[in-house]
Amino acid sequence: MLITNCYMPYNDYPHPALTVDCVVFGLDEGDLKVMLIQRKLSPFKGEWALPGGFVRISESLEEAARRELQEETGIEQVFLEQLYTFGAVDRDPRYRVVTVAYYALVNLADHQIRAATDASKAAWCSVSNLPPLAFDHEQILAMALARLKGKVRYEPIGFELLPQKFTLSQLQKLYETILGTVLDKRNFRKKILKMDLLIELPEMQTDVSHRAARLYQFDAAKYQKLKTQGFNFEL
Amino acid sequence: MLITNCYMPYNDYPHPALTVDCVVFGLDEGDLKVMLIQRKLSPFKGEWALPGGFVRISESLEEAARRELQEETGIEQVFLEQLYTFGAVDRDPRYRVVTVAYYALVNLADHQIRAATDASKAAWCSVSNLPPLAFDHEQILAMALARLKGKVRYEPIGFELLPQKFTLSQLQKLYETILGTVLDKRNFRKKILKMDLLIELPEMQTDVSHRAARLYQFDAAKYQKLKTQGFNFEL
DNA sequence: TCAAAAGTGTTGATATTACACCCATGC
DNA sequence: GCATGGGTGTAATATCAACACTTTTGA
Repeated sequence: MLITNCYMPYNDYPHPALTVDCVVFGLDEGDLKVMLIQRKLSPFKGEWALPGGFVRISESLEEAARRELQEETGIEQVFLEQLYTFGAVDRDPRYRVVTVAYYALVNLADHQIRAATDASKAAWCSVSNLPPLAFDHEQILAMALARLKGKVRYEPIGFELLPQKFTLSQLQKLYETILGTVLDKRNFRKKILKMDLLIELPEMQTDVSHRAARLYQFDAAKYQKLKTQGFNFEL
Repeated sequence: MLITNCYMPYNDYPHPALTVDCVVFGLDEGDLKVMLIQRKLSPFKGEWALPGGFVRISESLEEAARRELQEETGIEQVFLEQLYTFGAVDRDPRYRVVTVAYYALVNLADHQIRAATDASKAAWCSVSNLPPLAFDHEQILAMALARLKGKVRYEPIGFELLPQKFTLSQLQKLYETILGTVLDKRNFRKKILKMDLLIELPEMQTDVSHRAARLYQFDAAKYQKLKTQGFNFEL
């Protein structure tokens, strides 16, 4: 491994480069997808990787993550949370690079992605059928999946993957997809409605070839208020 | 803020320096403590801070955290887990520094700390009575506390804070201290013993001026095995 | 009229809470 | 003998899991 020397006046040691990488999840019916880009540059040229890039000197880590996401995939204004920082010495074959990984949840319907300027191609890819990924991105993705599975049960983040108005069946399917289980319809509805965090809309599904379902929307304001009073979301 | 320029051959932008910081928790009877060092150098010279320092080019992040902990406080071989990476642009008054924070759990009885070579002073400090801290270390500590509170309930990490052999009352007090609640003795014992993760030792407490309590020890191997079968620790 | 998904309650099993007294030991 | 913490069970309540049929709609 090549060690690139970079001495800073305040530190006698050369120090690592710093990047951010994003694991962007989207839900397409019963299929959990992740956004990948095909690398235009060496190393791993032509291979699939997570969107990401170098952290600039005067932007925060989250700003860097949002900027890269915007530049490489056109995605903006999404739920974004820090996942973990990966710092194995040889994770980049060129030189020492530490990466701060984020994960994002987007509503697929609202986010048509574009193959953006400086990445050759961006695409949604089913997590159950992934190509080999560059660097340690498979490890990052695995951790993001584990985090999503764990967190979706005790924080109402799943709603970020749905359109603003959704049916209870869509919500149930979301949990079934992410958790990899089958849930009982009656018990699921009882539990989720008892929390009293869903606003029942005076609207029904349209354009379906069967009985139209009631639409609901998540009451984020109410959740914030209840949380301060010690309430815990739990599926 | 001074922006220190450091151009690397592979990146047109100057990039941040990288440090690690450690929040080390210890339990002293009913008092949760954290390890602080008094800074020998500017900035914040003389003020209290978390142990930490620069990441070297050929050590991983966790290696850096363990090395700094050893150098500054003499602590070795402890439970250590990554907490969060803090990257606000102005978190260091000198120049851009991103820090990867870790938290550690140690058994106070076994870890007599020393004021080590390159930090002027190291001390255990009660989390309920903290001095002002350097940099954004109060924020880091607050997040570590929140993580500890959250995690102790669904992972058996609390045992890291106790000696290998402990009484059920010690364990109960640990949870009461960390969670800030009072627990019912009979219900607590029922629940923890039902998990069948404690080995009842043929030994009792000694040197107490009342009835001696049974000693137990956590069965880590059994926990690992059960975990693979889908078991979840939950207090 | 058929297919497809929406919507709806009850019951038995399990888990959780609340609660008080006797026991062993050292001083 | 008294102060200190160790150790134990039961009953009421709340939560969870299992389970099947009727309704609505469009094709």
